[in-house]
Amino acid sequence: MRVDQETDAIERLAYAGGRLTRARRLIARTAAQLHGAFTIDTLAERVRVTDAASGANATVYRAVAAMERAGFLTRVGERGGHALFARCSTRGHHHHIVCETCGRVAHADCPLTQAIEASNAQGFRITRHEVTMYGLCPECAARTGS
Amino acid sequence: MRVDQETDAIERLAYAGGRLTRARRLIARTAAQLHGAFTIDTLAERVRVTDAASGANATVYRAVAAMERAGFLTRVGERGGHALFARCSTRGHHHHIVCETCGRVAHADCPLTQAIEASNAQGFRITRHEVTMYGLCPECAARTGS
DNA sequence: ATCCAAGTGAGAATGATTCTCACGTAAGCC
DNA sequence: GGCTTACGTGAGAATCATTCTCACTTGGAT
Repeated sequence: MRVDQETDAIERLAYAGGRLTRARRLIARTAAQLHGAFTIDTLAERVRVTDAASGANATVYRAVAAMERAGFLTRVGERGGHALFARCSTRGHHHHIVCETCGRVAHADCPLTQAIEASNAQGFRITRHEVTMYGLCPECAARTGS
Repeated sequence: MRVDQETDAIERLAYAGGRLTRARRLIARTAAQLHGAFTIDTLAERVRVTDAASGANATVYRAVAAMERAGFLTRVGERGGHALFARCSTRGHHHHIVCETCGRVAHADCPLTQAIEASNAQGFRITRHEVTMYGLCPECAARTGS
């Protein structure tokens, strides 16, 4: 089977040196097609539509973990108890805005520089922080009415 | 059994009109004694130390949910897959800084006003956000060395 | 072409949280 | 002080996302 060069590049990128198996190729391709944030079970369902044999939950979970390690996917929040992932290879520290309706994802600069300084002033040493904003993307906001 | 007035007031406050049962009294009293953030199973263990019959997990989960509804406790983050709660009746929108070592909790003003405005400028309508900072409180930072 | 470590898949296990259901008991009412 | 009943309790089962196990398969280096 000949593989389209761009697709092949995406698949290789997704696993950063890991093995490219039939399942992993399909999972990466499917993840790249999904626009915005998705849950792992949504991804697994889509994979199974194309190839029922390659969508075992455990395999998709492992592939997503590998793609996260490779910096191809990022955990961008959660919805209804399911972790949300999105393709994000943007470098540098930043945060995500997730549309609650359609899952579209936008980037936001880190607003905490000052907050961390203020905390340091209180004697705290901040080592880690989490910021996620949820809302409506421009399209969904327009659809919902002003 | 006579009940200390302040303790009684705390217990009543914790459930905001809900029933005051033996188990609920003990759970509220125990939660009030824990300094900083705690997980529900830690709270349940402490409760069982005082009264083995009043510390059923389900009961503690329900009591915590009730105290959260009443605004007596707040979910302030998570640690190792367990939700972290802390006593917090501070009014007004704010966020929490949780010491990763001892669980001490401090408050932080919301640093997102500007970020939300920036997002609105992108056309997003932010409806909800989560901010948690983790780190070391002054004491734990000192103990760990500079 | 061969080899073997990495990957796969089916299903079991894990583990926090929630639910069920029979029983107990606060608290309003007399 | 008793009566009533809706709310709370407790033991254990259920739920459900995620991870693990283990025998089998396969990519890809040599």
